[in-house]
Amino acid sequence: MDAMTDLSRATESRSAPTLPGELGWNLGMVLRGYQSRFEDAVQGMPSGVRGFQVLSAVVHRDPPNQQALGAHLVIDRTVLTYLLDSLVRAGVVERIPAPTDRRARKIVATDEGRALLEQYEERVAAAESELLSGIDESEAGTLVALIGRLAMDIHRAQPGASPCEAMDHLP
Amino acid sequence: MDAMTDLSRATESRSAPTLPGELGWNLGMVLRGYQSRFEDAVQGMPSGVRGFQVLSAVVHRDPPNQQALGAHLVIDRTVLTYLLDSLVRAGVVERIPAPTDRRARKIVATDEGRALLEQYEERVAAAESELLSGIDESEAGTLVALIGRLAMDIHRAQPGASPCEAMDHLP
DNA sequence: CAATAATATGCTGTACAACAGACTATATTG
DNA sequence: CAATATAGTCTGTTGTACAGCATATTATTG
Repeated sequence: MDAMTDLSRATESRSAPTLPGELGWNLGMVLRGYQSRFEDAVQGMPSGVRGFQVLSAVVHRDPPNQQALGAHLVIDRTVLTYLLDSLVRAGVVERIPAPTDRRARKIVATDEGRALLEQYEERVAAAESELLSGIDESEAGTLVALIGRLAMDIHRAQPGASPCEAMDHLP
Repeated sequence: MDAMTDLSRATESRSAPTLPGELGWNLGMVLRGYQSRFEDAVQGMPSGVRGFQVLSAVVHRDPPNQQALGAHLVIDRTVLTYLLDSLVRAGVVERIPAPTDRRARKIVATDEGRALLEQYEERVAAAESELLSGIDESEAGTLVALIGRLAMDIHRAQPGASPCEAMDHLP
């Protein structure tokens, strides 16, 4: 199993002294790389990256209302309103009254929306694997798995998931 | 070496089917978790997270001018201008004329700035390790190393995003 | 059942950050 | 010296997050 070799190499290269804040720099770099590839991949999708994410969540997670949808993607409700407006205009989703609660709207994908999603999912998957193409395949698998685990851990630890309550001004 | 066990477990848990775009969701979750902890950690630092990053880069990387500094942190020059204004007002850095090029300004930390940075670096380091506290220590090490590798790879592959070849000698 | 609170969504206004473009001062090059 | 490039600053525009209020519906309570 040469995975161990990869791990050893990875752990080794970590032996270089790490600055506080360097993890953030690396995360930012990775996220920027991801976003730029993602943006290219969803070129033409209504509302771009956000549109894809919303459509994907609607199709694959079937949230009961807008609030649940927004909470999952950490999108503010007022932002989700005009995001959905745009997707409805594009004909990929519909707002229908929620069956159990007439205050709420259930978001369902149209057939067009499903077809569009399938089409773009291939491109997004390609973009994701291209992002990881610079490191070994087994390392990439490990990385993706560990990021997933950490994300789950953070997700579990965040009760309200309201991430921007600390917008402080300078003195 | 039980590191191999960790890797196996990680790779295993990946066997669950992954949606296109899920990597992005996970990355977003991790980055949000990081940022919220980071923001708490730099509470009181002038200009918050950005201020810390700028001060850290000034002290540890000694960029020759504002352009190099901004390129490293991927901060727009116009944004860096008022960010530095704020840091200068706070007395943590100074703008001095660059010795080799009188068009440019060299940013140097004051003694106060260095002291402040040291103080906050402890808090940031604690925040970073707290972020990773939910997963095994060896896994965290692997994750940090792999993110670093991937970040380096993306950094190398990006021609326009950070044109700081003048100072490309990082670990 | 009436009254009140809570919830889901929509709408409006504000604040801040990103970005493009103009401008000044200096460098470099032919 | 003239022409062009670069470093930094300043200004104006745009996009987006968020708070606050409004409306419709549901839940709760007396």
